[in-house]
Amino acid sequence: MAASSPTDRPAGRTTRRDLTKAQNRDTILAAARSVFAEMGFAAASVRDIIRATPLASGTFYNYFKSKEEVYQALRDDAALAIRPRLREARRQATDARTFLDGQFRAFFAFALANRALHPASETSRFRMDTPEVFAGFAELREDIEAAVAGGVLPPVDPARLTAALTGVGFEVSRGLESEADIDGAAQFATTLFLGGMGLLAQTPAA
Amino acid sequence: MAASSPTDRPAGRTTRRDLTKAQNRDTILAAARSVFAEMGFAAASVRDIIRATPLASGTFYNYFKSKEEVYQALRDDAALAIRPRLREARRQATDARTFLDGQFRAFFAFALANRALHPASETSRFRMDTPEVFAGFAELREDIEAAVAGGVLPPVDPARLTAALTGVGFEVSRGLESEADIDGAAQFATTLFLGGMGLLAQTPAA
DNA sequence: GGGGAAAGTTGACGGAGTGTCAGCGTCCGG
DNA sequence: CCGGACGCTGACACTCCGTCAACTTTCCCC
Repeated sequence: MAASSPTDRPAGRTTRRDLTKAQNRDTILAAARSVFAEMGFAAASVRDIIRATPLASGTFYNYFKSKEEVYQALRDDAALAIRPRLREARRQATDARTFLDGQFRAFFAFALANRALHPASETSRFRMDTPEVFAGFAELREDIEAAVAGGVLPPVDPARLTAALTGVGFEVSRGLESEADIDGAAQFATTLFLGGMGLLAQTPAA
Repeated sequence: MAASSPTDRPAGRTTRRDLTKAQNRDTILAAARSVFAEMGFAAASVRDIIRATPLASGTFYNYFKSKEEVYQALRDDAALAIRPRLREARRQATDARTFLDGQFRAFFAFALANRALHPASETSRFRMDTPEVFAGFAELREDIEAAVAGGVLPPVDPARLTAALTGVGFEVSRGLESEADIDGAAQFATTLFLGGMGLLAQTPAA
């Protein structure tokens, strides 16, 4: 499971095979990224991907079961890249405003940079069904619970707050056009939740 | 373009052909609905749909270009059903609380009833790329602008508010399990936005 | 080094889905 | 009642899928 040295060979040697294996995988991923960007995920076929590669069709299946799996791998890379950044921002927050602002700012910057993965409004919205992405949500929720316990955030239902935060995050991020928009968007979202959580805290669930 | 009486016959007569045409279309839509629910949208093929039908494969293409188009038709029906309800709720609102509560309540009830269209977290999130759905968003935004102008809602960027509302709506609706959850969810979302908009109104964009 | 075994790659193959279209039966309208 | 239009049918040519036997490369131990 852990990405330890390839093949966990007793003597830990990195053989030539391990090397080409990693190379092939990267080759396929790179080809898939550009093919998806070029013609969209739905229209792309496994054949299109390997055709953009010196490899044979059979080889593809040594690395991935389907184009869906390639897409997941690509996006898990993305999730893996953003998660530590988000988590770090949460760790550093000492009050609700910095907590929210840090989250939205980091997420919006990331979403803007990774627009390429979502060609032409293809599936339109970020799909959220891979373990890596789920884990990110679970992490967020844990940190929210901790923040509520520590007084950083007012007492609010963590499950619903997680849902609301991700909903606003994804949806508002779709309107981003350039770096210049991040500030306003983050401010908007942060203020929305600051005020909203304030009122929620005052309003015991009827 | 307008869905006028079928075939726009001069004398407007409804012929037997018009009848079977409508019947066939409905047959296909019904079959598609159950096939999608059964095996998921991604796994379903056009052949699976017509096999669940007494029709021949070629006939399918007289009515739809692809399974995507069938899906869109199914969902546009849904959007068409919910839009008037949402709009009516907005029309009747005289203050921010009733505006928000009406929207969320109607949407959550609808989402719960239509879970069937979204089998097993398939595409996971509602896709929002059909004209019918877009029109619903545009409508919401217009009504928000009107509500702000009329003092029903405090002055808030309508584009971002629309995005935030839909984001929270969709995302929170995913956690709904039964009718009993609607109340709490609507209350949560309403309070969140009431407080959030209040603070946004006090905080001029820096 | 040399040689046998294991790993990995290749491309052709059977199976399935796709969209099309010539042929045919049915229905419309005069 | 008849001619023509309409639309249904299912076979066809094509593409893609995932597999697998044969082959090539690499490994590792003697």
